[in-house]
Amino acid sequence: MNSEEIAKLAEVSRSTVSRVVNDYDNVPEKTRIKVQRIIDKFGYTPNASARTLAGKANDIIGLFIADIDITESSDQWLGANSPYNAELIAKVIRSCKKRGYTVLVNTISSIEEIPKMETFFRNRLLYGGIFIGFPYKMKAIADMAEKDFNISFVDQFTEEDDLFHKVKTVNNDNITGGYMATKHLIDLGHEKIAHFTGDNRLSSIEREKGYKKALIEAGIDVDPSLILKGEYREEIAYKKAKNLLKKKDVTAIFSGNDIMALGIIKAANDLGMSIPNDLSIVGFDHLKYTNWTNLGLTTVEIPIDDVSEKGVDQLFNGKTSDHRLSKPQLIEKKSTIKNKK
Amino acid sequence: MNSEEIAKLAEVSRSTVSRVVNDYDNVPEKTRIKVQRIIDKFGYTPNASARTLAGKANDIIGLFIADIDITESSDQWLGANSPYNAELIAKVIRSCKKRGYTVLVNTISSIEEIPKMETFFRNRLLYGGIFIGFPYKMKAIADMAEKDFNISFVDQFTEEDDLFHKVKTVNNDNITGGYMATKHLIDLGHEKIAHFTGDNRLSSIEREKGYKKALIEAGIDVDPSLILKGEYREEIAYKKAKNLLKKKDVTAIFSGNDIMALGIIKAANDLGMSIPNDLSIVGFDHLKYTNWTNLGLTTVEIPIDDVSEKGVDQLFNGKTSDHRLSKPQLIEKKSTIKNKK
DNA sequence: CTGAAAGCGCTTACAG
DNA sequence: CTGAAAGCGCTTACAG
Repeated sequence: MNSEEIAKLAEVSRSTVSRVVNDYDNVPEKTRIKVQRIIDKFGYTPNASARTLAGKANDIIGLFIADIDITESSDQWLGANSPYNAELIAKVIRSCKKRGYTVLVNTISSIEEIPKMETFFRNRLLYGGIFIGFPYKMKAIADMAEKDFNISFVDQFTEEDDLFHKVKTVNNDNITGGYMATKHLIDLGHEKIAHFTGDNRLSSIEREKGYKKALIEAGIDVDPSLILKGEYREEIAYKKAKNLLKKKDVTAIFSGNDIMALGIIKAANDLGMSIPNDLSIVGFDHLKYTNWTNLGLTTVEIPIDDVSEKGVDQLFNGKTSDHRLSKPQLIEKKSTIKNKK
Repeated sequence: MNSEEIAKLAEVSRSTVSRVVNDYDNVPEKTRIKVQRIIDKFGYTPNASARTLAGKANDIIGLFIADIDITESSDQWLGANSPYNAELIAKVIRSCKKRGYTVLVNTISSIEEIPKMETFFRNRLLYGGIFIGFPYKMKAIADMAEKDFNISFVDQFTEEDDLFHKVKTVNNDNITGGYMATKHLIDLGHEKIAHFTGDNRLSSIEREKGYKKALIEAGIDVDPSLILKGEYREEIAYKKAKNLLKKKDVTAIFSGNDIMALGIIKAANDLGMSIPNDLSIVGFDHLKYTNWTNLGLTTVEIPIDDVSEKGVDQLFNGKTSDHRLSKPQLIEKKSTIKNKK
């Protein structure tokens, strides 16, 4: 069943069928109804490839997720396989589905793959795309951003970047998030607060900024030896935490994400320390799966639904530059306690 | 850059360019190299929509995942959001990527959506599709299966079904899985073994069959009051387990999936029982995320990588009927113990 | 308001 | 082995 057959049955031209399908307004109500009735009766759906070739975009949103080789994240939690990304994919799918769109998921595992993604946009295979998880200030991403494709960049550009005002962005307020986590510990009387950073992504850089901001505001000196690169990975955090806890007298740790927090907790337990009595710890992300641990990790929540919804939503916004901010929230559970020392 | 420009530069016709792109063998080596060189030089990629319209399929695999309204699964763990499906999506993406294909993820939340998926195949938007998580013997799925599309059905058809020999299937050996879980408990001396079933999916039906088989083989009567519908959901299992453990004197439980096992454990803990001393429990799935609980749940592993790889792989197999079986494996941890009663 | 026709960029019989 | 041409099924100026 194609537009020609519909046209014949409705006794109009294919042009008119096309106008009805695309909801153009230069079709009188009477004609529209007549044609629509035939379309419904035969369950006609226009051929997507033909539409695309003729100039329309598909009802498909591309989701582009950075994978291991780029971010140096853990082998275990890479790409679509990380719990954060798994939740994100699900949410993006839901947001798209609401609008009648489906999601094409692409994991990017080497820098060379990025420019290849251009054809998706150039050939209108995608209505738009969402990029997430790429290192900050990466050239290949900047090149992409300059191309005027319909793309939403998540946690990729800040106001300080030249390209910011040329692109669509969704940012978590990670500075505030890092600040909240650290402030919470300071309020509990902690002063020797270590911080495990993530990798080369903006989120990591900003969480660290928030950490420093809170310390400085409270008049506590920032001690570089208490800032450790955890790469957002559980095992790395585990090893470094073990080392740290043996040597330094920290009473609290702000971990850049929940996964590292699990590693840190394991290290503390191995050293005979109990959480929160011997060590207070705050995570970041509020992964749903951490609820399964019975420890009750205090953490800063990132509203993944909100990020996804904003990212999808802004693709439907006509403006070439559009900026949205998601607000983090401190989720107090049981892994932090008043400093007793 | 389109095929015409490439043709001009290579001093051949568009036909020849097309033949080179599609790797046809009626092109002399010399011509092939000449054309390929131009293609590489300008990074030419054929327009996907044009190819599709002209008769080729896209390099896209569709993943069709049953969502809540159909399976009556939990609101919390629905569709792409369930940990099992999240892992699956990631694995399918990886298997496809290896072959140069990307994945279009579709969550199906009502039966009416299923026949609509036909256009994806009819218009060759997809090279093939994988269906997973749908209820057993569902009419809409059977209709789909009869259409000769390139589809892999996971845990959807058994040899007893008429359509089995017309379709491509990947099945977990869930009967054996259920048998292994139950046999393990029997070997530990348990006799009063309850079973929490899933929902209306084949996996649930088969795991229950395996449970019964092990009991019968050991000469233990199957007690219907010890078989409870948990719907694969944590909360339902939690409630029913609480009820069950108050009334019945069971010493062990085989839970149809890991998520229900978490609910059952919570119920047992609420009643002051400790695992495994007061109650042995075996789950099913071996979800990676359950490693985060410190309880060490003994479970039956489903090799999600293997299922995904087989499903993707069989789409590239020319035969219209192709069948693969994935083998489950008992993962012994710390949630089971010898029966002391 | 509406239709005939060109065009999107490929693939593939067909003819040579 | 190779090219000219038809055709895939739409959309969209264009003309009326």
